[in-house]
Parts: sequence; structure tokens; C-alpha cells
Amino acid sequence: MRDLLCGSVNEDHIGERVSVCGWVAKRREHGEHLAFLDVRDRSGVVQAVVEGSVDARSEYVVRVTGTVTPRPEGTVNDRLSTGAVELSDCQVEILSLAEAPPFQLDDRVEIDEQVRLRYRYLDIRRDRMQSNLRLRARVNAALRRAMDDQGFCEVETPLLWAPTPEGAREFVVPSRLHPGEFYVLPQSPQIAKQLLMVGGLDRYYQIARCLRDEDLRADRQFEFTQMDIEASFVNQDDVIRFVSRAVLDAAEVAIGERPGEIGTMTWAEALDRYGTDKPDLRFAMTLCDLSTVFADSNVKAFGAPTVKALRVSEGASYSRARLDQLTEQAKSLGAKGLAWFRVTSDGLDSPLARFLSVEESAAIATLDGAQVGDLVLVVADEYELACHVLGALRVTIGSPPVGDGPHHYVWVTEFPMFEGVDEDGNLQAAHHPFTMPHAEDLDLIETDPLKVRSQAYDLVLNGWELGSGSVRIHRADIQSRIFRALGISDEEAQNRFGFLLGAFRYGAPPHAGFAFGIDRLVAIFAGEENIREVIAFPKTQSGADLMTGAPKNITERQMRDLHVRFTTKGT
RNA sequence: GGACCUGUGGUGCAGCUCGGAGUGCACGCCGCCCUGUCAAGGCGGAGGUCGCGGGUUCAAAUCCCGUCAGGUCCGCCA
Repeated sequence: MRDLLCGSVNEDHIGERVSVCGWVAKRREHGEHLAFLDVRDRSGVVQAVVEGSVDARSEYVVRVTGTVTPRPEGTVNDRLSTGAVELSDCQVEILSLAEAPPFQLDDRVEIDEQVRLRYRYLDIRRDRMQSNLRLRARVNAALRRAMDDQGFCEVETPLLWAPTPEGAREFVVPSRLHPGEFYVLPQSPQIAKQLLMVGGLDRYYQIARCLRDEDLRADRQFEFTQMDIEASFVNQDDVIRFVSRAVLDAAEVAIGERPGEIGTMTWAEALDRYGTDKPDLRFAMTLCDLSTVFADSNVKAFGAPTVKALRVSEGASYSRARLDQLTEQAKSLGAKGLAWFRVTSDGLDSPLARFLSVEESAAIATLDGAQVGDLVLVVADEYELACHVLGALRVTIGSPPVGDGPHHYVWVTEFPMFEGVDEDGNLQAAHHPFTMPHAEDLDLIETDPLKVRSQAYDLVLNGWELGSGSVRIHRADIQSRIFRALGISDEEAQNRFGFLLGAFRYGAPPHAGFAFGIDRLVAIFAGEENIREVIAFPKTQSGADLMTGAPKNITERQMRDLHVRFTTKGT
């Protein structure tokens, strides 16, 4: 049907009679004797010259047959890859008519996302989505190649799985053949891949769709895609090596950038210096500790276990409104307030300045190499809250758009095994209950569980959490101790994870794994702030699909077949 | 569950602070003209419940309340 892609027509084809197919990007008519058609396909645009007028309007689908000809002197278009040539003496065959599209398909204006999503099939015709989706395909291919090279075996796991009531809220699928019973869609293939290790598969990977019924964000969709990995007879360093190789291969293919080895940082250090477990290392600001300086302070606002401070270079020029904004943000994150100090040539400028002792003033004025013109922000509170609040302010103040390079990867290691307690007063697993504690901390499980570090690790890129993984527990004795610490009885464990624990009785190899979000990775490579831009058919923040109208009612018949009934009236 | 931002011809904006006739700009669309354009050009034209509902007012796109949709964030995401 076609001989060439539009964008590939060039001087090499001069003199050839060729056909191209595509959409009319633009028609320019010059009376009844001459018209230009810009024909667009996935590869680009080529100009067809038509003697006489032609009724082929924007977005008509056409097949144009013409002779590749050098453009006349002075009419070469440097902005087109095909701009040195054109198709002349053209025959235009109209394959499909088109109404005027609801928005322009060129990239001259930003279109409201609501409209783009309603007509996603038109949006995908635009350069932005074309290049994002192709970038994603190249990343997928590079990841698969890297995993194959490293001896991994791609295995598909079920989408219809058993409920494991813990962690993220699950999407539920009623069973037709088993009245009153349900499948769930997997939050991740976590247990399946561990079973593959018991099965002796040794090294597994999958580009896996995961589904979580939790509220959506710029970097979170109900359904998202992870590169999911598990390997036997390996330790944390091995997994880090496998994943680094895959991600850096993808980076090289996607953006032609390949940093050396990815550095590591402990979770404790990330929290202390950056106030988060996903530090954005593209900019230098770090949190400082003033707890010792203010230990016996007279300043009431600083009477807290921890006093943390952040130097904002050249921040003294921040307006009062801007400082109020930052204070609001700090409060909304749970801080009692935010203290600010402008470093001026006359000393500190701040509502609190006159309450400070000489030593306290000096500590602030010289914080982190502070100079005249800088601003120092101080939060006093419990340790984690103070870190968290200043970490968020650090990002607000300093963080470039997520896609801006140079890209900065970091492995965050030694996460705590447990965090906080649930409604029943039981400890909660920070990662998941199959995570192996740090070997040195095993004795603390019963005595000081919150101090137990786990062999869990995250990969962070530009302040986004790409993914996480861990060394898994393969020994029944350690697993029972963890379940006990989590307040999960033997009976309950059997109930929830019986098939996994059963499998482990038949010879479980030591194993470890990882999973990282491909949507996020591609978004960053594409310079997009939002993963919807790298997903063909995403949902809105309220979980709606504006194109199909999902979620929708189903028929009475379907309800009956599935043995489900409304208890509250739908709209 | 909560906070904030946005909603004006098909599209992107301005108008809203400080109420006074649906006013303006750009693109698109339709018709006519035009033989080298490529963000083509010229002339003419069509196209609007100002998201929706209520309130205040002589008068509401504009002020107030509610609501819906979209977005960003907190909670949530083992």
C-alpha cells in the first residue's frame, strides 16, 4: 500500500515514483492550480504538491502517489526532516474522511487534559504521545534485553489471584462459578515470584501490571507497570547489580546518558540529611541539626527533642508572603510552626532574633556555611517529624522539574523492619512481612523491634521512588519470629499465606528481589511530571476513564450471573 | 476523609480585583479569492445555558453559598 514512511522520504529517493499513506496535517491551497498537502504518519511529515485543488481536509486519511523531487531553489524547509524534497505530480486517494478534530493536533498550544483524555485516540496522534509511547517501548526492550543477558527467565503470573487482606486495597473480582467468592487483582506478583524461586526457576523477571485501589496521584495510577525481578542464591549486592544494569541500559537507550555506578545511602542518613527516604540529590541543600545548641534554650518555640535547620542560599530576599506560604506548608505537614532567620550584615532578621542567646544566634548565622543574604529555616519537634517537614520544604524550594538532568540515582538501604503500630497496637511491616532482617539485628526482634534494620532497599531517581526490594526470609524460624512481632498468629499466618509457608517447607532457596515502576522511569526520561503522559489510556485522579466512561453500571443479567447485589443505590 | 488551584464559542487565553448589553485577542471551522506555500496570505461568515444550582442586587461571567468535573498535595499506597 505504501512504499515509504512520510518522514523517511529524502534525496536518496529523488526520481522515484512512491506512495505514502497518512493523515493530512495541513492543506495550503493557492487557487485552482496549486495546492500543498502535508501528509503525516508516525515517522514525520512530507509535502505533496498537487496541481489543481484537492478536497482533502485536515485529518483525512490519504494515500499519495508522487515523484520524489528536489524542491525548487529557495523553497527548502529546514525545519522538516524531509524539507529538501517533495512529492510532485501527485495522485491523492482519499482512504477515509474526517470531521474537524475537537482540538488542534499540532503542538502549538497546551490542550486541557480533560479534552485530551476524552479523545485520547486523537491525542495519541500528536508528537508528544507518539514519542513518549515509542520511548517507553524502547525502554521495555532494553530492560528485557538486560534481564535476558543476565540469565533471567520471563514468566507470566496470574491476574486473578487470592485475596491477601493486608497492604494496599485490592480490586475485587466476583466469581461466577463460586457464588459469594472472589478473586482479587494482584497488587504485585510478590508471592507468585517467591513461589517461582521455590520452583527452582532461579532467576525470574516480568514486565508486570500491578493493581492497587488507592487514591491516585501524579505518579500513581490504579494500574501501573513494574519490572518485577526475583533471584535465588543471591544477596542484596547481587540484586542491586542486576537492577542497576537494567536501569542504566534503559537510560542509555532512552536518553543516551549512562552514569557510572549508582551510589548508596542508608535510610537513616537519607532521613537525617534530606528529610525523606527518596532524596533528590540533584541539588545540594541538606538538613542540619541544632538540637545540641538549643538543648537548654530559653526560646519556647525550640523546646523540642529535635531542632533541625535548613540553609536556603540567597533566601533572605524571600518576601513575607513566600515565608508565610512555607510556614503554611510546614503546619499542614504537622509542624507547630516554622522559624525563619534572614542572615543580614546587621545580624539575624527574624521575629525570634531578640530571644536568641549569642551562641544560638551565631550557630544560625553560620549554619552550613551561611553567608549574608541567606535564609535559615528551623523546625523544632519530634525527630522524624522535624526531618519530614524540612525535607518537604527543601523539595519545595530547591527541586527542579523531575525530568531535568543530570539525572541522579541512589540506592537507599537499611530500611527499618517495622514502623509504627496499627489500630490493634501491633507493629507494622515497613516493607512486607517476608523481608529478611539485617543479620546483626536479629536479636532485637523481641527486645527492641523498632531498631531492627531490614535487608530492604529502594532505588531513587531525581527524588522519585522508582522501586523497592528486599532479601526474603527463607527460614521458617525467622519467619515465625517476624509474624509474632507483627501480632500475626500461627493460625492467621496459615490462613493468609498458608500456600507460601507450605511451599517453604519443601526446600526454599535463599532469594531476593526487586520491582521498579516503568511508568515513573519513562516519565522521568521523557521529561514528564506526570505518568499519565507515558500511559496510552490513563485514568483521572478520581479513577475515571473519560474516553470509555468507566467505571460504569453492569446489566442486571451480569449482576445475577456474578451473584452480586447493590446494598446502596448507585447513581 | 481533608487543603488549595482551575472551569468563558471547537481549542488556547483575556475580562472577574472594583457588578453595568456576551466585550476582546489568537488558532480552528465554513464560503469566496489567490501558481511556491510550509504557523501561507486576503476578504467575508457561522459558532456562547460564561460547568451546574441557589442567593444578594435595579442589574451577576464578575460578589456569596452549595454542587459537579479536572488538576496538585496531605491522609492512604504491606
